Amino acid sequence: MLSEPQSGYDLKRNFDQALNNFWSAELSQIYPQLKKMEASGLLKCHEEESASGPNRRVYTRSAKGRLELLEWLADGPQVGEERISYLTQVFFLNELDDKKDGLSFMQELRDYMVDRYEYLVEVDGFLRKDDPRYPNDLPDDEFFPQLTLALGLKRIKATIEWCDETIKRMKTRIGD
Amino acid sequence: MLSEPQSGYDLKRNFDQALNNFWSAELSQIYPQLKKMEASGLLKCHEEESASGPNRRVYTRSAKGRLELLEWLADGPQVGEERISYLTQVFFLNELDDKKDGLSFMQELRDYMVDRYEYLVEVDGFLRKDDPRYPNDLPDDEFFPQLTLALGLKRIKATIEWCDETIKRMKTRIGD
DNA sequence: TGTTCCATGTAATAAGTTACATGATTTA
DNA sequence: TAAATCATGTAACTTATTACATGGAACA
Repeated sequence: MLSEPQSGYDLKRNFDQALNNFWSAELSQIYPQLKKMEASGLLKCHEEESASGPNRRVYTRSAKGRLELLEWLADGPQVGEERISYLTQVFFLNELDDKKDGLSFMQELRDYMVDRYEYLVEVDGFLRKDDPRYPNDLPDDEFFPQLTLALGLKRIKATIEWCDETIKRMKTRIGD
Repeated sequence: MLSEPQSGYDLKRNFDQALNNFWSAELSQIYPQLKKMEASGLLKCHEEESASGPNRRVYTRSAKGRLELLEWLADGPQVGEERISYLTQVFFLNELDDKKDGLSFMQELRDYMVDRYEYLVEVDGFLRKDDPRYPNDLPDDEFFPQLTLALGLKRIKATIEWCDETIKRMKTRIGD
């Protein structure tokens, strides 16, 4: 994320926007981590004055930092490490005494997924009309992020379908 | 997971099998955590002789433990906390100098997903022919885990589609 | 004039990984 | 007889969260 210079605060926004679907980080993790990575020579840092607030500490990766990134990619896809909290919850939904609580849980999940889906469709539409090269002729540094958006859309769509089926199945069970 | 008595070793197997798609844990995390939870009254423990190896320390949740689980579920779905390592890798694939390396990465990912999909189809088929109640008339403690399997199948299918599309798109870009 | 945004952090704690250590039993 | 499985753990370290602390600028 630091191929271009950014502050810790900038990075946080990046996590919340572009990476939100598959990774997150708090400022209280980011700031110490940046210092650590600077100390070990993976990042370079310089200070800039800010229009509002304290000086910005702006970081960029070093050649060594880039090499480490490359090694990480060369190891191949890191699979089997997914963590999806809400699915662990679904797994244990049978513990609820009132079956209607399980149903509300699923409905809440569905509502969130629909919101998220609509948001991603909007982002996609915005990017599309903003750039005639979208999506296949984008420059590399936009093409690969676009791939993760494309998967996000597909997965959330599948998840909504599953929510709908699940809610139907649960209703039938309650109705028995 | 400890509504029925289990040892740390049993739990590990549980993580690797039933929860593998969305959570994991190492034995070196499980053992200390069990002791901690016993100390804080969430679990009860008794020892059993084992046919092979040292005594088994078998844990069961307490009433207090169950209540804590219930509170966790009552908070509603924990969304926005997904962690999917291989997607962060895709996001940065543009860093690779040789575009063919990006392509191999995606092909490796696809191969894994296809294997995983075939495995889940097999599990599903096995459960189906083993129990005439499968999937809609299963008892609660099997119904909800089955839901996570159903989503796993849908998601992986969507992911394989995406891999195929992505590989095609990448090939076109290289061919330019 | 109060809330949000910009911008930095620290401290305490919890969660998770990697490496190390032991030893019996079962399977190939 | 070597490797895998059963079964327990500890130590050192890294990663991540929650709570706390500060203060100016922009906005409503």
